[in-house]
Amino acid sequence: MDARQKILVAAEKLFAEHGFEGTSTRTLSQEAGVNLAMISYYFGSKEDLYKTLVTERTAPFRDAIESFVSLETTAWQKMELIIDGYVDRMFESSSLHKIIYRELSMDNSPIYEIIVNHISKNMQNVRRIIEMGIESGEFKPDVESQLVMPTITGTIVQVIKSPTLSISLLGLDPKTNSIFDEKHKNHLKKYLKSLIKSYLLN
Amino acid sequence: MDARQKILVAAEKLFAEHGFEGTSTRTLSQEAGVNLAMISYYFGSKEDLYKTLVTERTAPFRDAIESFVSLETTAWQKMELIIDGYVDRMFESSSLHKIIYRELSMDNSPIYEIIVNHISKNMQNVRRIIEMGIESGEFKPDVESQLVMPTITGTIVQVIKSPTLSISLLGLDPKTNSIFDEKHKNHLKKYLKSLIKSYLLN
DNA sequence: AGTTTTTAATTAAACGATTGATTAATTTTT
DNA sequence: AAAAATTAATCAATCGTTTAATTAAAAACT
Repeated sequence: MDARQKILVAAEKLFAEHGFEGTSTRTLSQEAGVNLAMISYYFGSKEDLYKTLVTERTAPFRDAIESFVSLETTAWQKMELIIDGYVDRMFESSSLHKIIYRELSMDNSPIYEIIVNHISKNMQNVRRIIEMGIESGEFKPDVESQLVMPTITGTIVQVIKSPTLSISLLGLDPKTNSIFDEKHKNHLKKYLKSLIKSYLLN
Repeated sequence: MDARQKILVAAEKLFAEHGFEGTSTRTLSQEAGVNLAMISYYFGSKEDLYKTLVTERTAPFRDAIESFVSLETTAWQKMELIIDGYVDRMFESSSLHKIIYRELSMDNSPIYEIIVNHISKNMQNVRRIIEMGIESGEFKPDVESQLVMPTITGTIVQVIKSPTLSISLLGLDPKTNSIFDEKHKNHLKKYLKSLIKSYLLN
């Protein structure tokens, strides 16, 4: 792994754990195992590193839902794909999503615009899928298409943002259990599908 | 309003907007309209101010749910009280709750323990209420009592953390609308009750 | 009631430490 | 030989905190 990549990996970890302002360039370069000056050399500044990190790492996730819209399936099957997809990728890259959903509450964050663009696109696609389900009579006519997505992402965020709290909430031993176990991931998927299904379906 | 109070008010606002590390003591004292040294004078340090702020401001909310448990109502009526209560107080003090649910993702935050204690108590009470509903046959036998609370708070957090995004998501004009309008608050309450009701009730 | 004394509140200035960033020299790679 | 990557040292700026001096308020005393 080259220095540039090492910095990005360390940045994702530390920004997730201590926030952007809470991570110094010195701590960051030490964690990455590179010289302090490499941050400026590769990214220009700490802020530009932040922007690059979020832009690069969110890119693979974008438009993932876009492809669902035109699938030849029922609206509910699309919703299942969305829930599975969101749980999978938010569990997989929990550090990145900690960052994203934390910075979302700070209007003047350097990455605020990047995040809002990233999220609102997916939000609108989900909304469209739900409205298609309403029109076809598959979903109840009076469901709130705009609020379903915040419920899905909000629930997942609550679980991944504090693994310690989540595990203790589930009544499990923090030493032998991790919220990132396949078991608990499927548990959450099942719950979300059941929750949203009972709300949407007739 | 005395200097101590002015500092707490300014701290709540700025910590919510820019985070703890993102707020300097100088910016803070300026916003509060007091001398820089007053922070140390009244609170000892910036970190102690943070702890005091969160401890003092979360105190009124604590044990609010505790009283619901023993009410002589149906389990669902208790859930309605919980949803209404949570939406009301999180809308009322959105700055504080921005802070709380942001810091929850940072294990080594100075206020992490305070927050976890604050949250987990309420979580357990909600879980107990749901389990009472299951036992009495009012709720479905296979509902996930532990995950309902993360869904409720998670959804509310998603809405209040970024008013701009929420408003645009609802297809409204950011200039004439605020997510904190009574109208949208009731909208969210209605949605959450409908969502949780269809999931819990037989 | 008026004066003095004591305590509390507030101020400007300064402290050392750490911050993000840059420099110029050196090593490595091409 | 040229370009790219890496290094240690240094920059000014900002950080949280403390100091010592000053003002305001409260308490004590005659």
